[in-house]
Amino acid sequence: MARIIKSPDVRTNELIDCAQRLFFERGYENTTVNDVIREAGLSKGAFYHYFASKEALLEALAARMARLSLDEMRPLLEDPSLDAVGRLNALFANSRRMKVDMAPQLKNTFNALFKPENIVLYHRIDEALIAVTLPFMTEILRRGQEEGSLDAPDPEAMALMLLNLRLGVAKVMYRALQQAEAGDVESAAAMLDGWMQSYGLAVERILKLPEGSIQVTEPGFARAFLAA
Amino acid sequence: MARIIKSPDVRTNELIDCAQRLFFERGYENTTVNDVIREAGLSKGAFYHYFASKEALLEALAARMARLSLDEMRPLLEDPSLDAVGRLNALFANSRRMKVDMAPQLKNTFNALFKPENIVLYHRIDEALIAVTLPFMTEILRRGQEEGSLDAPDPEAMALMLLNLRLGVAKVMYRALQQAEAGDVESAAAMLDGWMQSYGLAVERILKLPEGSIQVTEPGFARAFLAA
DNA sequence: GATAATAGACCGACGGTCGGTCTATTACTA
DNA sequence: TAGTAATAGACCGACCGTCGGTCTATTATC
Repeated sequence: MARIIKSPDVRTNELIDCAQRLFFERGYENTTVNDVIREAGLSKGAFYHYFASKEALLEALAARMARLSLDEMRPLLEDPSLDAVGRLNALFANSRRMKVDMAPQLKNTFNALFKPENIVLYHRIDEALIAVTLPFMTEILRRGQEEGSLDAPDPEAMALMLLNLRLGVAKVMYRALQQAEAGDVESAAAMLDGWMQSYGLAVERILKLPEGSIQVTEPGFARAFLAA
Repeated sequence: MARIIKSPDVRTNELIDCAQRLFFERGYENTTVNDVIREAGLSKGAFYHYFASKEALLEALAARMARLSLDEMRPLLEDPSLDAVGRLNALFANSRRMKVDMAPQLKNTFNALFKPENIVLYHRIDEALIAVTLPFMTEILRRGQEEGSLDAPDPEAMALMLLNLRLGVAKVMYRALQQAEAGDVESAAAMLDGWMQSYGLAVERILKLPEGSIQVTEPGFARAFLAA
């Protein structure tokens, strides 16, 4: 094969790009290192020059996704005009906006991430995401507790619990997607809406907020997402 | 090798036994089919006569664990003298009792289950456990809602959220175990106790129960578990 | 005699290794 | 300063060991 030399930075990112596409398309287990290097156009040796193992590539992908997601939400968290509840709502609104804007890719992602054979992929990404998100969520709750706008005696524990709940939402979203793909968009949307309302309710209750102060969903969101 | 014949039932269970021991000791990925059959004393052909794949063996292990756990809690759920909150507390008490009684094995299990390389093992078992537990939990909440002893507008959603929270407890329990193993039993116990109290608080709040009505932990439990 | 159970040689795919090549940059020399 | 030697490290691809899984032959059971 022709010898092509690129800067390590470019190569690394190209490899992660390929990994992202292939892992999400076929699943982590069903993607071989040979697939990746064929796609990225470099040799086995070169690949192992950059990554110690196939797992290390996955790790790097998870880390990059976590970093991007952090960049996405950092502004919200630094905005001084918001109180804790406002920040939480901003987070939800942001994730909602992203879900509708990027529905096609995101649907793809969810579909890939929750395939039974893709647990490893999912778990690594989730882990990285939680590691990056937890400190921020904790800080929000801590300040909220300080302000008195919510009640979280142990902010870190509560934050981790909120993040663990999010997993449930993702699972249900996947189920709704499957159902919608099977043609039953309306009832899938109804289920998803109902579930997200319950999620919002749970968040409010955990933080002892008045009902209605947290907006995880908005009218028509589920349908818009599923129909996109 | 000598030809040994056993009833399919015995063989199947022996294989699952071996799988359980080996998967938990070395992890799922690090256990080969050859390891299992060497340990169980049969041939490759015999193994694949009983299980279609290595994954199928894992599935069977998860199913067996779920079945056992179900048997464990069924009596509680059929006891007519308990109301919904009583049932929840009985569940917690039961899991607490089991944790202390079987601390050595359970510690082993947790340690194995949460090793990073064991995600697949963990996930399969968790999935099977949730599948088996969710209907029961849902039924408890539904009845509680009916009795008016708790507030769960969408019992299934709430039940799933409670089960997802449990995951967080397991993770923290693992962290505490690691810390305790490193010698720092006291502070590990303190952390675990604090966390379980937060967990109980979250459960109470989600179900709109008065504070103190849910007992997930009891004084000295964390230390007893970690020191056992 | 048919079927279920067992043995174990064998296969192909896969992750990973290894010896070595090629090139761009740096250090040295005249 | 031009020319050259030395070094680093990006890159190649044949090769290896392992592992999940298959296949055929053989043995027990009904």
